[in-house]
Amino acid sequence: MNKPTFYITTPIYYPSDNLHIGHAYTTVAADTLARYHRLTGCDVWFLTGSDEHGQKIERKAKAAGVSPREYVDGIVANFKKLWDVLLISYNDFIRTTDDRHRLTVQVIFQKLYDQGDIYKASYSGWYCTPCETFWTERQLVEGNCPDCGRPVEVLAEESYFFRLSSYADRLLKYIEDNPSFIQPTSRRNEMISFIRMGLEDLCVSRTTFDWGIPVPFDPRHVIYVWVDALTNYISALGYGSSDDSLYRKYWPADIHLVGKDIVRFHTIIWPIILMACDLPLPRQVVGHGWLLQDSGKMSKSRGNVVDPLELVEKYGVDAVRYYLLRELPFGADGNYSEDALVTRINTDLANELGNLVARAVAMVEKYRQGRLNAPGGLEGPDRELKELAEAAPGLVAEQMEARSLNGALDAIWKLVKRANRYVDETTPWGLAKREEDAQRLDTVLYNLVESLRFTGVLVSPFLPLVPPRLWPQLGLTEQPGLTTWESLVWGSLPPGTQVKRGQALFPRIDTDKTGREA
RNA sequence: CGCGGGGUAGAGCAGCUGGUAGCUCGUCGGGCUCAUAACCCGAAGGUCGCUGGUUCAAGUCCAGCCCCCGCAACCA
Repeated sequence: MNKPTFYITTPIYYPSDNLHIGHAYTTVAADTLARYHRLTGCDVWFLTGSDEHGQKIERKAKAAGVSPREYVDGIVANFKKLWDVLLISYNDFIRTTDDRHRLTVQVIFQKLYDQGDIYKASYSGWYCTPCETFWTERQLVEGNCPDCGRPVEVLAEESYFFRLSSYADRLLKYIEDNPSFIQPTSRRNEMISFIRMGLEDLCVSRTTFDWGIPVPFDPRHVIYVWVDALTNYISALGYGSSDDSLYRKYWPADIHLVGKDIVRFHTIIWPIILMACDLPLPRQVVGHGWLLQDSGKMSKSRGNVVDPLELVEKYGVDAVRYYLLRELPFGADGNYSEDALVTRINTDLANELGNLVARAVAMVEKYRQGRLNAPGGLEGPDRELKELAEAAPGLVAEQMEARSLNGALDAIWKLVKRANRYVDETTPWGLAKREEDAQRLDTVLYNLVESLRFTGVLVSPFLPLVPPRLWPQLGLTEQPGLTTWESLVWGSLPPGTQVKRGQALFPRIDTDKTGREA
């Protein structure tokens, strides 16, 4: 039995500081896609990691009085802690300081050099001597160094260049021939226009600092961080090493999920590196939007950074995951506010889903001692509920295929809302009063719980803590066969199933108490 | 004239090929009582950025203008 493979990656994050809610979004989204594909039968490989080289790290470490390695070790530990807290189900964590990574990067750099795609030339740019940094013209602030404000001078140094220019036409054709390669379309258009303006060869080595991977044939130079970083997607699979079985199994990646700010690196530099190495290109690069606050990007300097760890502590993992996934529409920016988060949790999770479970289970206990009896014939509302439930997996699949996680949640919540309405339409409490309606009551309760079973399965990639808390209430803990994607066939729930009330799935957040103490 | 996206009820958003302007939250009113003061139903609330044009008919097409936001590489 060969399952189809599915390889998904997040960017490797830069450990100059701890992560914020935006990084959490990317990783939670990738995790949800990974979990969804596992659920639907794929052999998934999910990679995340850290991009640890570069001048900024070297400086931060110096300022902290520790070695770069010591500095990043501390922050990377925080990364992993955050991923644990958010229940990120990654298969591997690559660090660009890993030996396995350095090996692959050097193999590739050497190969590109040997075949003439990397050549030595002179790089000239605006250089700030005190800061030991080159700047582009755009980066300069009134002609001065953007860091220290002092004047810059034109300086030339010997560097290695990568022949991006000679692959521009091939890349453009590839992008044009493969409309789904870059998503969303707006990003794709940006990249097409960027390439059409002409690609210049890229300077891929640095001599102004040491914290990086040495150029194998000229160790005075370190390899440009983006060439270093992008290679993680295959170094983690063992490409170029003595054991490249993972590479052979999973490459090319199905999705590189990235923020919109780094789409360019992933859709121009990376594909060209791969083309030059004669390797297959990733199937898709998805550039998601940002969570904006006060219509601006979150950043340290604006003082509006939101710490995801604090949020999780305050509201719970599933609540934070839900909010992130629901609030960012595919391909566009979303707005972050803690008020909106609380509202979202209270209405969608507590009122609609959590309360639905509570009322359904409570009625089965109250009217049938917790036992579900076989349903009878279906009436109008029954059919509507059933049809909606049966359609839901397909709708979710469609949205996931389009990488629209919020769309998928929307589809699931249509079912949740329908089930709540179903209760009001069928009034089980009324049926319970009349002996002649006993069969009807059985039918209604059965359908209700069956719709919850569907909901629980569908929601599991998004909210990993729901299944372990929902299945015991629905009496499905010992029935793993009834909580799989394949089990989503209406009527699979066996009569005689015992439900049992448990704790509220999502307790309401008291807005008075939560208030504004922060 | 660099390329692209957007300006729609208090807030956040849908509105593809033109024909009574929708959704979520919030507000107001009603219903129900199984439930986490939850659920269900209904109502109020919009000159659809501005100005012209095409059309029997335009958020929806065309032109011009105003505002906001991305991209414009070698910091990551």
